[in-house]
Amino acid sequence: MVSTPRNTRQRRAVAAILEDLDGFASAQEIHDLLRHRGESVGLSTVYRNLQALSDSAEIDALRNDDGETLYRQCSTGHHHHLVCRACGRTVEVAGPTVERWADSIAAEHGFVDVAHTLEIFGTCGNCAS
Amino acid sequence: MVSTPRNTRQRRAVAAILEDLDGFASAQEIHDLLRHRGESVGLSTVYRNLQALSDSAEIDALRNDDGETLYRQCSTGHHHHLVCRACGRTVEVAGPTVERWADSIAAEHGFVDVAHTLEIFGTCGNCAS
DNA sequence: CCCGCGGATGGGAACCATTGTCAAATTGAC
DNA sequence: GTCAATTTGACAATGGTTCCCATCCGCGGG
Repeated sequence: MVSTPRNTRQRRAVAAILEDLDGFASAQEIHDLLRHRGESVGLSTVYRNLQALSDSAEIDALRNDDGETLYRQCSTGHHHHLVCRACGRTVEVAGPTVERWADSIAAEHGFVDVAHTLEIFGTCGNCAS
Repeated sequence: MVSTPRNTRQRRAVAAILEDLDGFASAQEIHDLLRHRGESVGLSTVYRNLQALSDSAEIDALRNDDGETLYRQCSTGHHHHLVCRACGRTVEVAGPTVERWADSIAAEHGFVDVAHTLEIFGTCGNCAS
């Protein structure tokens, strides 16, 4: 039924970029990086592959204040992010207490199918100076 | 320097709608509601007034999964939201523990000028049935 | 090694929420 | 009432993202 994705040059290139990056980056930034690397990939394809990876939970996605979607290859398991607004540098943080708190609040008010978003934004030490 | 905003019909109409709504609504929804109420206001003006109110912290704004900005008149003071995906119904929740946790995590990693976003999404009891 | 099917690609058009533009209307101070 | 300054609104423009579709190519079968 559900066919396995094909192993194309473009898919490999996008995955390789994500391996090398350590912070969040937008689809367009990734598209530019690929071009500068000589591994040119169509913008549509970059979007498609990022979305596919995000759907299969292989990478994390979040939206910044400007409404752009940023992507990053993260460790597996549920976690949140402390992200530098300026350079994208990211620290993964776990907050087990928060998870439980959110779920209990939601249950308390009769909400089902609950999800939550939690991101911390700031300026990292390097970028502040 | 900073002049007081004028008391225009349009500004009053937007404020009145926000008084009557109890959940989050998008700029376009508010624009439609105004039209149906007979208090027609230009779309640009709706956007401008909502942004102004949001900037002066008189209303809260958040982005949903589709990237739309939603607005709501909330109680003053820092709080978070439990929002129904289907109908927009909203419960304001306070999480003092979370605030402190986020700030300390950020400080621990040398981040400054820290802010955080935390929203809980779910389907409310009414919409689930 | 060659074929052929169907998923993948890419370039440009289409989308859509939001913001910019600017002439005309309105507000509020005097 | 007058007048300057702010606000409005119709429309154009922006920008990130998705859609479209002819072409390409990975890959299993022969």
